[in-house]
Amino acid sequence: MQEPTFLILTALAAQPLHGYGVIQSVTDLSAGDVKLRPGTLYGALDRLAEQGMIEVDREEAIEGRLRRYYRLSETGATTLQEQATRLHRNAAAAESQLGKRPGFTLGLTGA
Amino acid sequence: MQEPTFLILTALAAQPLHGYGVIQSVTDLSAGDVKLRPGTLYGALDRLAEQGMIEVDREEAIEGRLRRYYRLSETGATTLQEQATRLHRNAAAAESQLGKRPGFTLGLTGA
DNA sequence: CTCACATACTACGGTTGACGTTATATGGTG
DNA sequence: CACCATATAACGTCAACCGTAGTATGTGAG
Repeated sequence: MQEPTFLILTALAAQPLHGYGVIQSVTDLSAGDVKLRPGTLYGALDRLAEQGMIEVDREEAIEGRLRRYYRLSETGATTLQEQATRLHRNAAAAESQLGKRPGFTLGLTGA
Repeated sequence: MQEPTFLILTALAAQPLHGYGVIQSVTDLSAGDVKLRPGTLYGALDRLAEQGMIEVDREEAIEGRLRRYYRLSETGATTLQEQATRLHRNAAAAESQLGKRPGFTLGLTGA
């Protein structure tokens, strides 16, 4: 699972959101590092719904514009938790390996 | 950056390795979850070398077989550390959001 | 001797997922 | 009227990963 997909699931974990709300939430959660484009978002939403990770919560018509709210399914929540654990493990492995790096001086010159 | 690429950089962080050694190291580091195929590995190695993340350390001819050792560059080490931090942040965000999940009963039935 | 297996790299084709852009539709602002 | 923010849909493109097969050598089993 890639970062945009992971963050979309993360955004939907706390409460149902419509597409545009997901874009804003993901920007927040990633401290501005990830800004979803429509092509990425709606493609991912369709895919995740097909996979049963998310479900349509409800649809609202606000001033002629359709708002489709999605919510995280139980399957999606379980998968997200697993992925989060995996991310933690990978990050820890990288930091551990970097610590073994020869010449890893942390800015010191060998003093 | 995707998981296989991240783990290849992680494998090379502690010491130079040749391709096959990377496959074994990644299997170890990921507790068997990620088994790199040649197509994934050598494609990634070429790409990472082009990007300056890794460098050819040395080449050895062992019993007619070529062994090409790669090492992580300074750029690669910095990038890997950044990615590790990002992974930790994303994992923490997901877990935090999951904690806010309505009906997040942790197996309880509401008693 | 032959076959299978581990080591080690190369080459090719296919699929997925993210990306960028454009189009549609409406209300508010200048 | 033009422009911007909201909100979704529908393209085409590209990067990255995946699987398989091929080349080559040494070792151990049958």
